[in-house]
Amino acid sequence: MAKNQQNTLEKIVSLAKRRGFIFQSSEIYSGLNGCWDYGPLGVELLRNVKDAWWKAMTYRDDVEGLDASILMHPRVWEASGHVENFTDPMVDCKQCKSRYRLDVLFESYNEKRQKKIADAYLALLTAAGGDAEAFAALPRPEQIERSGNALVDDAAVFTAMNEGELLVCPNCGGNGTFTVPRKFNLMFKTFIGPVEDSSAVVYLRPETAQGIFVNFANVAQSTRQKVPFGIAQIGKAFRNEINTKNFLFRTREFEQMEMQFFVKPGADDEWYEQWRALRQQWYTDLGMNPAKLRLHPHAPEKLAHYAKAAVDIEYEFPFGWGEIEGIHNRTDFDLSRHMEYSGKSLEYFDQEAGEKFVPFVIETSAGASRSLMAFLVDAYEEQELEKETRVVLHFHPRLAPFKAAVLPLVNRDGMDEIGMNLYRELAKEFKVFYDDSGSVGRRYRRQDEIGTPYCITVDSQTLEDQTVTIRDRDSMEQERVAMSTLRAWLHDRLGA
RNA sequence: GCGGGAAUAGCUCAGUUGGUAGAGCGCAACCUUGCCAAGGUUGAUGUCGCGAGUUCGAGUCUCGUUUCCCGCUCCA
Repeated sequence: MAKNQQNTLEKIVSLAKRRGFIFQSSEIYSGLNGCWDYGPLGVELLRNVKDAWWKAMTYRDDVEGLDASILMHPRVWEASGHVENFTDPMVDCKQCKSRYRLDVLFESYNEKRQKKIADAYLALLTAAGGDAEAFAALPRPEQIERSGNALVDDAAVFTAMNEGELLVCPNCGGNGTFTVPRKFNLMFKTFIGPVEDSSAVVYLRPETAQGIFVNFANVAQSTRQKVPFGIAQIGKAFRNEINTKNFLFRTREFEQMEMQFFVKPGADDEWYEQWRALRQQWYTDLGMNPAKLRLHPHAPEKLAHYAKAAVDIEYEFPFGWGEIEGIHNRTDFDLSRHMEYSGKSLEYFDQEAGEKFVPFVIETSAGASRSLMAFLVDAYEEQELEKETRVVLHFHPRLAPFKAAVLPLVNRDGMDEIGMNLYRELAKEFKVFYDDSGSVGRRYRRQDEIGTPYCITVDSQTLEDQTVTIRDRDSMEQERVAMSTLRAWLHDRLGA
């Protein structure tokens, strides 16, 4: 290929820009890595995705809504484990330029290797002499698991191990070729107030969940909810990822749609399963192709520090399978930790059973931008017609940015005026589009390309009997409907 | 962060050994037509991603940089 042949994702990115769904952030300044803006159509789509989620999750008697602050007390992130665990020590192989998370490097060794490291480590301890006490406080290498960073925090120990050629690059087999470990904390830091000292440090929340946990007692008391019940929230979260990638899929600023469901310990497995099923169905109810969805359960040894069980709902993007939502059994980890760190009781008293307990939490955590991208990719179709390619976005009517377009067939005999009046009438309730420029075929194409489900044409018959033609985007079938019943007609198809 | 590719109008792309910037589509106005793009006339839009360098002269050559895509790596 002489020039870059566009792949599917690039075509969608291109369409998204051309029609005003997604723009690169700060584009006139050459863009900002991994940051995107929602244009006029994109913001409608995003709002519709979030509205659909909000209705599905909170329009029920056992889930309450919440919108917590992005900035929270720094202790929240100590309690949550993010200060401790959201930090990855990384090393680079100077020989082949490969980068590794250090604990992964350790994990990759077999037992024999680990034993060798442990022996060398013990030798270092002995050699340390007077500092033995300090060294003894460090974890043993064999104890290093996901978050055991203390050992490598000590530059001297790491250097000794590296130079002793105890660290081997899995890629090139290089010995002692590593740079000193550097830490990457994935939380964005900023300062409260004008003075930038350490006592003023706060973080941009890396997840919305903690805003829910710290408000658990407030919500329970103010709403008189009884366990089991949930709290739902939509909001921005920030992670200073090493890389961004794949359009909206991996970005540093993103929006989460999260619901934490508080249950009695013992009832957690059942609720976990129930919410997984409900969440999976949500996507297909909104028209997503079930063949493009799958479940990816986390292996027990890969679970995050807070989780007892976890499963991802994945969508098959042009670049492969990617997580769009996670369902987790977070146990009583979060509430217990907040009790410990805040000194406040977050126990729940079950009046009926006469017992007190810390609720378990079932979390459903969906990415708003990722869901939007999945809906966009899933809706995209190129239809090869005789003379052209028709690009259609098959959005579910509830997600479509525009619900209908009003197209007067010709601009004469007052048809355009009737069309404009009809547009105004419908626009009181629905996001609709009016277009009287160009041939009607071209106007249909414009609407197909942005996923408008219904095109309404005003023609000479309208002048006689006050009916219009509605053309369905997917079936291409036409139906004659009285103008006076149009609002009800649209209501029927848009659902609750 | 590593490796590869790319960046020229809103979009897709041409642009010769270095010599004043092009097409199609789209967009806007007017005319015409009228149920599935491509009728006529006219018009607007570019610091050739950005910054240096070489040169009399750079879209073109060199270096740096930014952004996107692909493959690794990473994704408590």
